Amino acid sequence: MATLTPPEAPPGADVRTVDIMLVDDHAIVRQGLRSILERESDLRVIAEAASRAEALAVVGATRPQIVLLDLKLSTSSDSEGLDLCAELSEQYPGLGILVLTTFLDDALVLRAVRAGARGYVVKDVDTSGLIRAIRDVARGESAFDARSAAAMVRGLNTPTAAEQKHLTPRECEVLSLLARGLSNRDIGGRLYISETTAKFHVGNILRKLGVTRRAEAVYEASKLGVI
Amino acid sequence: MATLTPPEAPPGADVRTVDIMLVDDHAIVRQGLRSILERESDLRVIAEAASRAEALAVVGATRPQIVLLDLKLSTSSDSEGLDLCAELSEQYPGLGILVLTTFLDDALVLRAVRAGARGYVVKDVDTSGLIRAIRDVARGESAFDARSAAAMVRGLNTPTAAEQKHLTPRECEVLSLLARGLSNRDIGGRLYISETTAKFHVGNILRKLGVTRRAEAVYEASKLGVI
DNA sequence: GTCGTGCCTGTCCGTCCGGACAGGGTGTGC
DNA sequence: GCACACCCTGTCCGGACGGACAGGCACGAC
Repeated sequence: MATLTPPEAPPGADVRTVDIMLVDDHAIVRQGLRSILERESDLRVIAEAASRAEALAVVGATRPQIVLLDLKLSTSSDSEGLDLCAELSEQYPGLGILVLTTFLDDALVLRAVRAGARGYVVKDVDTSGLIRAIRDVARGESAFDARSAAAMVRGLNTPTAAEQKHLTPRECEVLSLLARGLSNRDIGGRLYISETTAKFHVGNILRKLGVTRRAEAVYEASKLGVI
Repeated sequence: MATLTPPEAPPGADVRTVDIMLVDDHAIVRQGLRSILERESDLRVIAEAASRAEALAVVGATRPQIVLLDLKLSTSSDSEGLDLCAELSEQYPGLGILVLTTFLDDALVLRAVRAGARGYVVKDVDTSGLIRAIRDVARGESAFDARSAAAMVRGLNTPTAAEQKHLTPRECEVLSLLARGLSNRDIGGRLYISETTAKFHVGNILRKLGVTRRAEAVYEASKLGVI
């Protein structure tokens, strides 16, 4: 077992010490991570943040090398974590962002990488895996656990629901309105096209989705996540 | 700060020592919790489990006083955590189940309590709050952080979507079929009633939901969680 | 240019749907 | 008994819908 590091590393610490910031809205999770990471002599948790705004402020003040970011989701705002990821990587290009999250979603891994994340680790990882990932990212490399890497590959190769059904962009627009219960007339009005055209698109959508009634299409759309 | 306890408490330890089992599918979260809890001299993490099956087996072998249970959800199986909670509280009536989870859902707190949980703490709690909750549950009391308690009260007073809309049981049945895109004829066939009657119910549903088209009703139903 | 694709518009027709009638039956509670 | 809620059934009608015609326009690929 590694020896415990003191809460404050002495001045003149090893230049290879990695300064880490934790971003997670759950205090207990931050505590747990801090407790784990501080057992490693070369890792130092120098800051924490619980929200997007706090993270942006604190990262500027403390300048960590690594941000350990929980993408959480499933709470109120869908893409807060992704937004933060994008903002951080834009404002601090050298910053190593390592996503540590609960969710392993094929598309999410991709979106995180596109938002500037240099690593993606599911919380299901063990301590050594996490620490290895942190050191990798600190060295400028990327770090993905096996399942995240696989998910990324799948995400790249898995077409979206719309693509799977070969829906055209216009049809996607119509579907999203259709899925909200709008009538053909309403859809036409909303898209500045005639009711006939709306009907034309709806017909194509029904055919492509393999259903015959619009209510059924709404149900399919809700399953496909179009709503 | 409390002193660190050795990994194995010596025989003849304080009888008031609380033996804890951690149930969370994320190894890193378990590690973090263990690390936090073992700073307290009266708390001892004697077991961990990552799944429902493992938890049931391990709790029988190790007989902890407290199970710290992550209800997680949002993963594959919806009610695995709740099921486990119910099974544990039925098989081991004296066991103190403290739910420690990411989600604060009004209905979920209630369901957890009905499933036998003696406490509910959101992971957003700080260390002292969690430890206090564990000690409370170990003493046979219940433990809810302020927001969970409030959520429980709300959950008790918030009627379900169907109740809010004053839908009759039969209308709920019809709505669930309607929401799957079935036609009046299909609904009638499925419920062994005439198409006319299905239409009658659908009409009442539309009126009660305040919509005029069934596709709109499907959309509302998907928002209300009827699907 | 030709072809294919996406997008827009129209007509016709049969069906389904939604709304409004008008009943009958059951069970519960007062 | 009576009122009430819930459930079932039917008819009528106008409008919405779904399917199948038949066209037009713009754009990029070959």
